[in-house]
Amino acid sequence: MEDDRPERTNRVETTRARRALLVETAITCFVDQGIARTGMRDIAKKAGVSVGNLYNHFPGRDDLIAEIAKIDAAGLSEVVAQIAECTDPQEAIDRFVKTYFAYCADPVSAVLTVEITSEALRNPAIEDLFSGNRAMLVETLAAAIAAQGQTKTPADVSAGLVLDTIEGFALRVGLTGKKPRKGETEALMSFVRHALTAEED
Amino acid sequence: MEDDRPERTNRVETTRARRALLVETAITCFVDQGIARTGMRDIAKKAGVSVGNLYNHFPGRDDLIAEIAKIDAAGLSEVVAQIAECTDPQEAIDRFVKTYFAYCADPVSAVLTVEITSEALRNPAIEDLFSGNRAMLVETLAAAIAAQGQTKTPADVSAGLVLDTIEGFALRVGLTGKKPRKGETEALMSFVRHALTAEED
DNA sequence: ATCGATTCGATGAACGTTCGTTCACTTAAT
DNA sequence: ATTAAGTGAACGAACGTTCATCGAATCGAT
Repeated sequence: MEDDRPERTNRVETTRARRALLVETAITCFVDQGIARTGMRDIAKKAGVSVGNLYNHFPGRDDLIAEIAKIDAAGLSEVVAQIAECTDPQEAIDRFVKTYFAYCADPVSAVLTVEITSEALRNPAIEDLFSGNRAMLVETLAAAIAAQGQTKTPADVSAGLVLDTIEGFALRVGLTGKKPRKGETEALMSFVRHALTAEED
Repeated sequence: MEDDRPERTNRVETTRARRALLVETAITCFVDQGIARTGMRDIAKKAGVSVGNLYNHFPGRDDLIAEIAKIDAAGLSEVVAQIAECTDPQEAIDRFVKTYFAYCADPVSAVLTVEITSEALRNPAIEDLFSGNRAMLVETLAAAIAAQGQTKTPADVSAGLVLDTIEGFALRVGLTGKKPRKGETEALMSFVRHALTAEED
Protein backbone atom coordinates (compact mmCIF):
# COMPACT_ATOMS: atom_id res chain seq x y z
CA MET A 1 0.00 0.00 0.00
CA GLU A 2 0.98 3.51 -0.65
CA ASP A 3 -0.40 4.46 2.77
CA ASP A 4 1.94 2.08 4.50
CA ARG A 5 4.44 4.72 5.48
CA PRO A 6 7.57 3.57 7.18
CA GLU A 7 6.62 2.60 10.69
CA ARG A 8 10.07 3.70 11.69
CA THR A 9 9.61 7.01 13.38
CA ASN A 10 10.14 10.26 11.53
CA ARG A 11 13.49 11.67 12.53
CA VAL A 12 12.87 15.43 12.53
CA GLU A 13 9.71 14.86 14.55
CA THR A 14 11.26 12.69 17.21
CA THR A 15 14.24 14.97 17.64
CA ARG A 16 11.96 17.97 18.07
CA ALA A 17 9.95 16.05 20.62
CA ARG A 18 13.08 15.00 22.45
CA ARG A 19 14.39 18.51 22.51
CA ALA A 20 11.10 19.70 23.94
CA LEU A 21 11.25 16.95 26.55
CA LEU A 22 14.73 18.04 27.57
CA VAL A 23 13.67 21.66 27.92
CA GLU A 24 10.64 20.71 30.00
CA THR A 25 12.73 18.43 32.19
CA ALA A 26 15.30 21.16 32.68
CA ILE A 27 12.58 23.59 33.77
CA THR A 28 11.31 21.06 36.29
CA CYS A 29 14.80 20.56 37.68
CA PHE A 30 15.49 24.29 37.84
CA VAL A 31 12.25 24.91 39.71
CA ASP A 32 12.73 21.99 42.09
CA GLN A 33 16.43 22.40 42.90
CA GLY A 34 17.33 25.81 41.57
CA ILE A 35 19.41 26.53 38.50
CA ALA A 36 22.66 26.61 40.44
CA ARG A 37 22.12 23.20 42.03
CA THR A 38 21.07 21.48 38.82
CA GLY A 39 23.75 19.68 36.85
CA MET A 40 23.66 18.38 33.31
CA ARG A 41 23.59 14.85 34.67
CA ASP A 42 20.49 15.63 36.73
CA ILE A 43 18.60 16.77 33.65
CA ALA A 44 19.78 13.89 31.49
CA LYS A 45 18.96 11.31 34.14
CA LYS A 46 15.49 12.72 34.85
CA ALA A 47 14.74 12.81 31.12
CA GLY A 48 16.00 9.26 30.68
CA VAL A 49 18.71 10.31 28.26
CA SER A 50 22.47 10.13 28.16
CA VAL A 51 24.59 13.19 28.93
CA GLY A 52 26.18 13.01 25.53
CA ASN A 53 22.81 13.18 23.84
CA LEU A 54 21.88 16.20 25.92
CA TYR A 55 24.91 17.90 24.38
CA ASN A 56 23.70 16.90 20.93
CA HIS A 57 20.65 19.09 21.48
CA PHE A 58 22.27 22.00 23.35
CA PRO A 59 25.82 23.28 22.86
CA GLY A 60 26.29 23.80 26.58
CA ARG A 61 24.71 24.48 29.92
CA ASP A 62 24.46 28.23 29.46
CA ASP A 63 22.68 27.78 26.14
CA LEU A 64 20.12 25.55 27.82
CA ILE A 65 19.51 28.17 30.50
CA ALA A 66 19.26 30.89 27.87
CA GLU A 67 16.77 28.76 25.94
CA ILE A 68 14.56 28.47 28.99
CA ALA A 69 14.85 32.17 29.71
CA LYS A 70 13.81 32.76 26.11
CA ILE A 71 10.77 30.51 26.51
CA ASP A 72 9.85 32.29 29.73
CA ALA A 73 10.20 35.68 28.04
CA ALA A 74 8.14 34.48 25.06
CA GLY A 75 5.34 33.33 27.37
CA LEU A 76 5.29 36.74 28.98
CA SER A 77 5.33 38.35 25.58
CA GLU A 78 2.17 36.46 24.66
CA VAL A 79 0.44 37.75 27.76
CA VAL A 80 1.40 41.30 26.88
CA ALA A 81 0.04 40.96 23.36
CA GLN A 82 -3.17 39.44 24.65
CA ILE A 83 -3.70 42.26 27.13
CA ALA A 84 -3.11 45.06 24.67
CA GLU A 85 -6.39 44.72 22.80
CA CYS A 86 -8.92 46.65 24.85
CA THR A 87 -10.54 50.00 24.26
CA ASP A 88 -12.04 51.22 27.53
CA PRO A 89 -9.16 52.55 29.69
CA GLN A 90 -10.51 51.50 33.07
CA GLU A 91 -11.42 48.05 31.86
CA ALA A 92 -8.06 47.77 30.15
CA ILE A 93 -6.30 48.48 33.42
CA ASP A 94 -8.47 46.03 35.33
CA ARG A 95 -7.87 43.30 32.81
CA PHE A 96 -4.18 44.06 32.82
CA VAL A 97 -3.90 43.71 36.57
CA LYS A 98 -5.90 40.52 36.68
CA THR A 99 -4.21 38.82 33.74
CA TYR A 100 -0.66 39.83 34.55
CA PHE A 101 -1.09 38.87 38.17
CA ALA A 102 -2.45 35.45 37.29
CA TYR A 103 0.53 34.90 35.03
CA CYS A 104 3.14 35.96 37.56
CA ALA A 105 1.55 34.19 40.51
CA ASP A 106 1.94 30.76 38.96
CA PRO A 107 4.42 28.91 41.20
CA VAL A 108 6.57 27.69 38.33
CA SER A 109 6.71 31.17 36.86
CA ALA A 110 7.44 32.74 40.24
CA VAL A 111 10.33 30.44 41.09
CA LEU A 112 11.74 30.74 37.60
CA THR A 113 11.54 34.51 37.91
CA VAL A 114 13.74 34.50 40.98
CA GLU A 115 16.19 32.03 39.51
CA ILE A 116 16.43 33.79 36.17
CA THR A 117 16.71 37.20 37.83
CA SER A 118 19.72 35.93 39.72
CA GLU A 119 21.13 34.56 36.50
CA ALA A 120 20.42 37.78 34.59
CA LEU A 121 22.49 39.76 37.08
CA ARG A 122 25.64 38.25 35.57
CA ASN A 123 24.45 37.50 32.06
CA PRO A 124 23.50 40.56 29.98
CA ALA A 125 22.11 38.40 27.17
CA ILE A 126 19.47 37.05 29.55
CA GLU A 127 18.71 40.44 30.99
CA ASP A 128 18.07 41.82 27.52
CA LEU A 129 15.43 39.17 26.93
CA PHE A 130 13.36 40.62 29.74
CA SER A 131 14.11 44.31 29.60
CA GLY A 132 12.29 44.45 26.29
CA ASN A 133 9.24 42.81 27.81
CA ARG A 134 9.30 45.17 30.73
CA ALA A 135 9.36 48.15 28.40
CA MET A 136 6.42 46.74 26.50
CA LEU A 137 4.47 46.16 29.70
CA VAL A 138 5.09 49.72 30.83
CA GLU A 139 4.13 51.06 27.43
CA THR A 140 0.89 49.10 27.26
CA LEU A 141 -0.19 49.99 30.77
CA ALA A 142 0.93 53.61 30.52
CA ALA A 143 -1.25 54.07 27.43
CA ALA A 144 -4.32 52.95 29.33
CA ILE A 145 -3.42 55.11 32.33
CA ALA A 146 -2.81 58.15 30.15
CA ALA A 147 -6.12 57.59 28.38
CA GLN A 148 -7.81 57.60 31.74
CA GLY A 149 -5.65 60.60 32.57
CA GLN A 150 -6.35 61.41 36.19
CA THR A 151 -3.01 61.74 37.98
CA LYS A 152 -0.30 64.31 37.66
CA THR A 153 2.57 61.86 37.87
CA PRO A 154 3.81 60.73 34.44
CA ALA A 155 1.87 57.75 33.14
CA ASP A 156 4.96 55.58 32.67
CA VAL A 157 6.07 56.17 36.24
CA SER A 158 2.63 55.17 37.51
CA ALA A 159 2.67 52.17 35.22
CA GLY A 160 6.03 51.11 36.65
CA LEU A 161 4.68 51.30 40.18
CA VAL A 162 1.60 49.28 39.27
CA LEU A 163 3.85 46.62 37.76
CA ASP A 164 5.93 46.60 40.92
CA THR A 165 2.84 46.07 43.01
CA ILE A 166 1.52 43.25 40.85
CA GLU A 167 4.86 41.51 40.58
CA GLY A 168 5.67 41.86 44.25
CA PHE A 169 2.33 40.47 45.31
CA ALA A 170 2.41 37.71 42.71
CA LEU A 171 5.90 36.70 43.78
CA ARG A 172 4.76 36.51 47.37
CA VAL A 173 1.83 34.31 46.39
CA GLY A 174 3.73 32.17 43.92
CA LEU A 175 6.76 31.50 46.11
CA THR A 176 4.83 30.49 49.22
CA GLY A 177 2.65 28.23 47.10
CA LYS A 178 -0.53 28.99 49.01
CA LYS A 179 -3.44 30.59 47.23
CA PRO A 180 -4.26 34.23 48.01
CA ARG A 181 -6.80 34.73 50.79
CA LYS A 182 -10.36 35.28 49.68
CA GLY A 183 -10.81 38.80 48.40
CA GLU A 184 -7.08 39.44 48.32
CA THR A 185 -6.99 39.61 44.55
CA GLU A 186 -9.92 42.04 44.61
CA ALA A 187 -7.96 44.04 47.17
CA LEU A 188 -5.09 44.26 44.70
CA MET A 189 -7.37 45.64 41.99
CA SER A 190 -8.98 48.09 44.37
CA PHE A 191 -5.52 49.12 45.57
CA VAL A 192 -4.35 49.86 42.07
CA ARG A 193 -7.57 51.63 41.12
CA HIS A 194 -7.25 53.99 44.07
CA ALA A 195 -3.56 54.54 43.51
CA LEU A 196 -4.28 55.80 40.01
CA THR A 197 -6.97 58.22 41.21
CA ALA A 198 -6.17 61.94 41.25
CA GLU A 199 -6.15 63.88 44.47
CA GLU A 200 -8.30 66.97 44.96
CA ASP A 201 -6.03 69.41 46.75
CA MET B 1 55.26 51.67 83.13
CA GLU B 2 52.04 50.03 84.05
CA ASP B 3 50.48 51.40 80.85
CA ASP B 4 52.94 49.58 78.69
CA ARG B 5 50.67 46.64 77.93
CA PRO B 6 52.00 43.80 75.81
CA GLU B 7 52.44 45.17 72.30
CA ARG B 8 51.56 41.74 71.04
CA THR B 9 48.05 41.93 69.69
CA ASN B 10 45.14 40.81 71.79
CA ARG B 11 43.94 37.44 70.56
CA VAL B 12 40.18 37.63 71.04
CA GLU B 13 40.16 41.06 69.44
CA THR B 14 42.06 40.10 66.31
CA THR B 15 40.01 36.97 65.77
CA ARG B 16 36.81 38.95 66.05
CA ALA B 17 38.14 41.45 63.53
CA ARG B 18 39.22 38.69 61.18
CA ARG B 19 35.86 37.01 61.41
CA ALA B 20 34.20 40.32 60.56
CA LEU B 21 36.57 40.76 57.63
CA LEU B 22 35.66 37.34 56.33
CA VAL B 23 31.96 38.03 56.57
CA GLU B 24 32.35 41.36 54.79
CA THR B 25 34.48 39.80 52.08
CA ALA B 26 31.96 37.03 51.60
CA ILE B 27 29.17 39.58 51.18
CA THR B 28 31.21 41.40 48.56
CA CYS B 29 31.83 38.15 46.68
CA PHE B 30 28.20 37.10 46.89
CA VAL B 31 27.05 40.45 45.53
CA ASP B 32 29.67 40.55 42.79
CA GLN B 33 29.50 36.96 41.55
CA GLY B 34 26.38 35.55 43.15
CA ILE B 35 26.24 33.05 46.00
CA ALA B 36 26.18 30.07 43.67
CA ARG B 37 29.29 31.15 41.78
CA THR B 38 31.32 31.99 44.85
CA GLY B 39 33.61 29.32 46.23
CA MET B 40 35.36 29.13 49.57
CA ARG B 41 38.66 29.75 47.80
CA ASP B 42 37.33 32.96 46.27
CA ILE B 43 36.44 34.35 49.68
CA ALA B 44 39.67 33.24 51.30
CA LYS B 45 41.78 34.65 48.47
CA LYS B 46 39.98 38.00 48.40
CA ALA B 47 40.33 38.29 52.18
CA GLY B 48 44.02 37.38 52.01
CA VAL B 49 43.56 34.33 54.18
CA SER B 50 44.07 30.61 53.78
CA VAL B 51 41.13 28.30 53.14
CA GLY B 52 41.93 26.34 56.26
CA ASN B 53 41.68 29.47 58.33
CA LEU B 54 38.32 30.26 56.81
CA TYR B 55 37.16 26.92 58.13
CA ASN B 56 38.48 27.82 61.54
CA HIS B 57 35.95 30.64 61.68
CA PHE B 58 32.99 28.95 60.00
CA PRO B 59 32.10 25.27 60.17
CA GLY B 60 31.13 25.18 56.52
CA ARG B 61 29.88 27.04 53.51
CA ASP B 62 26.22 26.86 54.45
CA ASP B 63 26.93 28.28 57.89
CA LEU B 64 28.69 31.23 56.29
CA ILE B 65 25.69 31.87 54.05
CA ALA B 66 23.34 31.54 57.00
CA GLU B 67 25.47 33.99 58.96
CA ILE B 68 25.16 36.57 56.21
CA ALA B 69 21.45 35.98 55.90
CA LYS B 70 21.24 36.53 59.65
CA ILE B 71 23.15 39.81 59.39
CA ASP B 72 20.90 40.92 56.56
CA ALA B 73 17.81 40.03 58.55
CA ALA B 74 19.18 41.86 61.60
CA GLY B 75 19.78 44.99 59.56
CA LEU B 76 16.21 44.91 58.38
CA SER B 77 15.07 44.30 61.92
CA GLU B 78 16.79 47.52 63.00
CA VAL B 79 14.97 49.46 60.34
CA VAL B 80 11.66 48.06 61.49
CA ALA B 81 12.32 49.03 65.08
CA GLN B 82 13.39 52.50 64.05
CA ILE B 83 10.25 53.05 62.03
CA ALA B 84 7.84 51.92 64.69
CA GLU B 85 8.15 55.01 66.87
CA CYS B 86 5.75 57.53 65.40
CA THR B 87 2.37 58.75 66.57
CA ASP B 88 0.60 60.47 63.69
CA PRO B 89 -0.75 57.74 61.36
CA GLN B 90 -0.24 59.56 58.06
CA GLU B 91 3.23 60.67 58.98
CA ALA B 92 4.01 57.17 60.21
CA ILE B 93 3.03 55.73 56.84
CA ASP B 94 5.03 58.33 54.94
CA ARG B 95 8.10 57.71 57.03
CA PHE B 96 7.66 54.00 56.66
CA VAL B 97 7.55 54.18 52.89
CA LYS B 98 10.51 56.50 52.66
CA THR B 99 12.72 54.65 55.14
CA TYR B 100 11.91 51.14 54.02
CA PHE B 101 12.36 52.08 50.39
CA ALA B 102 15.74 53.66 51.03
CA TYR B 103 16.83 50.52 52.83
CA CYS B 104 15.68 48.11 50.11
CA ALA B 105 16.91 50.20 47.20
CA ASP B 106 20.54 49.98 48.28
CA PRO B 107 22.29 47.98 45.55
CA VAL B 108 24.02 45.64 47.96
CA SER B 109 20.80 44.98 49.79
CA ALA B 110 18.88 44.49 46.55
CA VAL B 111 21.27 41.96 45.06
CA LEU B 112 21.54 40.14 48.36
CA THR B 113 17.76 39.98 48.53
CA VAL B 114 17.57 38.18 45.21
CA GLU B 115 20.42 35.83 46.06
CA ILE B 116 19.12 35.02 49.51
CA THR B 117 15.56 34.58 48.26
CA SER B 118 16.84 31.97 45.85
CA GLU B 119 18.73 30.35 48.69
CA ALA B 120 15.73 30.48 51.03
CA LEU B 121 13.64 28.51 48.54
CA ARG B 122 15.59 25.39 49.46
CA ASN B 123 16.69 26.25 52.98
CA PRO B 124 13.84 26.64 55.49
CA ALA B 125 16.22 27.90 58.18
CA ILE B 126 17.04 30.93 56.06
CA GLU B 127 13.43 31.50 55.10
CA ASP B 128 12.45 31.60 58.77
CA LEU B 129 14.93 34.40 59.38
CA PHE B 130 12.96 36.64 57.05
CA SER B 131 9.39 35.50 57.51
CA GLY B 132 9.53 36.90 61.04
CA ASN B 133 10.69 40.26 59.75
CA ARG B 134 7.99 40.31 57.12
CA ALA B 135 5.34 39.70 59.75
CA MET B 136 6.73 42.52 61.85
CA LEU B 137 6.73 44.89 58.87
CA VAL B 138 3.11 44.05 58.10
CA GLU B 139 2.15 44.46 61.74
CA THR B 140 3.83 47.84 62.08
CA LEU B 141 2.42 49.23 58.87
CA ALA B 142 -1.04 47.74 59.38
CA ALA B 143 -1.29 49.48 62.75
CA ALA B 144 -0.67 52.86 61.13
CA ILE B 145 -3.11 52.11 58.33
CA ALA B 146 -5.80 50.97 60.74
CA ALA B 147 -5.28 54.08 62.86
CA GLN B 148 -5.86 56.15 59.76
CA GLY B 149 -8.74 53.81 59.00
CA GLN B 150 -10.04 54.84 55.60
CA THR B 151 -10.33 51.72 53.48
CA LYS B 152 -12.63 48.74 53.72
CA THR B 153 -9.99 46.17 52.87
CA PRO B 154 -8.35 44.65 55.96
CA ALA B 155 -5.39 46.70 57.15
CA ASP B 156 -2.94 43.81 56.98
CA VAL B 157 -3.88 43.07 53.38
CA SER B 158 -3.34 46.71 52.45
CA ALA B 159 -0.08 46.69 54.36
CA GLY B 160 1.07 43.66 52.40
CA LEU B 161 0.33 45.37 49.12
CA VAL B 162 2.17 48.51 50.17
CA LEU B 163 5.17 46.39 51.07
CA ASP B 164 4.98 44.67 47.69
CA THR B 165 4.98 48.03 45.95
CA ILE B 166 7.92 49.36 47.93
CA GLU B 167 9.96 46.20 47.57
CA GLY B 168 9.20 45.80 43.88
CA PHE B 169 10.17 49.36 43.11
CA ALA B 170 13.23 49.25 45.33
CA LEU B 171 14.40 46.03 43.71
CA ARG B 172 14.03 47.59 40.30
CA VAL B 173 16.07 50.59 41.40
CA GLY B 174 18.65 48.62 43.33
CA LEU B 175 19.31 45.97 40.70
CA THR B 176 19.74 48.34 37.79
CA GLY B 177 22.03 50.49 39.89
CA LYS B 178 20.81 53.78 38.53
CA LYS B 179 19.21 56.29 40.82
CA PRO B 180 15.45 56.83 40.60
CA ARG B 181 14.42 59.61 38.24
CA LYS B 182 13.70 62.94 39.84
CA GLY B 183 10.33 62.89 41.55
CA GLU B 184 10.02 59.13 41.23
CA THR B 185 10.34 58.59 44.93
CA GLU B 186 7.68 61.23 45.53
CA ALA B 187 5.54 59.40 42.99
CA LEU B 188 5.89 56.26 45.09
CA MET B 189 4.68 58.05 48.21
CA SER B 190 1.81 59.68 46.35
CA PHE B 191 0.94 56.31 44.84
CA VAL B 192 0.74 54.66 48.24
CA ARG B 193 -1.16 57.55 49.79
CA HIS B 194 -3.82 57.35 47.12
CA ALA B 195 -4.01 53.60 47.25
CA LEU B 196 -4.86 53.79 50.94
CA THR B 197 -7.60 56.36 50.39
CA ALA B 198 -11.23 55.25 50.67
CA GLU B 199 -13.50 55.42 47.68
CA GLU B 200 -16.73 57.42 47.75
CA ASP B 201 -19.18 55.23 45.83
C1' DA C 1 59.99 39.09 84.74
C1' DT C 2 61.27 34.52 82.73
C1' DC C 3 60.51 30.20 81.04
C1' DG C 4 58.61 25.80 79.32
C1' DA C 5 53.88 23.99 78.29
C1' DT C 6 49.78 24.58 76.08
C1' DT C 7 46.39 26.47 73.29
C1' DC C 8 44.73 28.04 69.06
C1' DG C 9 44.83 30.96 64.87
C1' DA C 10 46.87 30.24 60.50
C1' DT C 11 48.80 27.67 56.51
C1' DG C 12 48.48 25.20 52.00
C1' DA C 13 48.90 20.64 50.21
C1' DA C 14 45.96 16.88 49.58
C1' DC C 15 41.49 14.10 49.40
C1' DG C 16 37.38 12.56 47.41
C1' DT C 17 33.54 14.20 44.82
C1' DT C 18 31.13 16.45 41.39
C1' DC C 19 31.06 19.44 37.64
C1' DG C 20 30.77 20.68 32.41
C1' DT C 21 32.36 18.80 28.50
C1' DT C 22 34.46 15.57 25.05
C1' DC C 23 34.91 11.53 22.33
C1' DA C 24 35.20 6.95 20.34
C1' DC C 25 31.64 4.19 19.41
C1' DT C 26 26.89 2.03 18.42
C1' DT C 27 22.31 2.29 16.43
C1' DA C 28 18.94 3.60 13.31
C1' DA C 29 16.84 6.62 9.77
C1' DT C 30 17.68 8.47 5.16
C1' DA D 1 26.49 4.39 2.20
C1' DT D 2 25.74 8.38 4.57
C1' DT D 3 24.14 11.01 8.09
C1' DA D 4 22.82 12.07 12.58
C1' DA D 5 20.77 10.58 17.13
C1' DG D 6 22.25 8.19 21.07
C1' DT D 7 25.55 6.10 24.52
C1' DG D 8 28.56 6.19 28.68
C1' DA D 9 33.29 6.05 29.99
C1' DA D 10 36.78 9.32 30.55
C1' DC D 11 39.04 14.02 31.20
C1' DG D 12 40.60 18.00 33.47
C1' DA D 13 39.11 21.52 36.43
C1' DA D 14 36.92 23.18 40.41
C1' DC D 15 34.44 22.24 44.36
C1' DG D 16 33.87 21.72 49.79
C1' DT D 17 36.39 19.90 53.25
C1' DT D 18 40.24 17.78 56.05
C1' DC D 19 44.74 17.42 57.84
C1' DA D 20 49.52 17.58 59.49
C1' DT D 21 52.17 21.32 60.60
C1' DC D 22 53.86 25.81 62.15
C1' DG D 23 54.10 30.13 64.85
C1' DA D 24 52.53 33.19 68.06
C1' DA D 25 49.70 34.37 72.07
C1' DT D 26 48.26 32.69 76.72
C1' DC D 27 49.00 30.60 81.16
C1' DG D 28 51.03 28.38 85.38
C1' DA D 29 55.07 27.90 87.83
C1' DT D 30 59.09 29.83 89.31
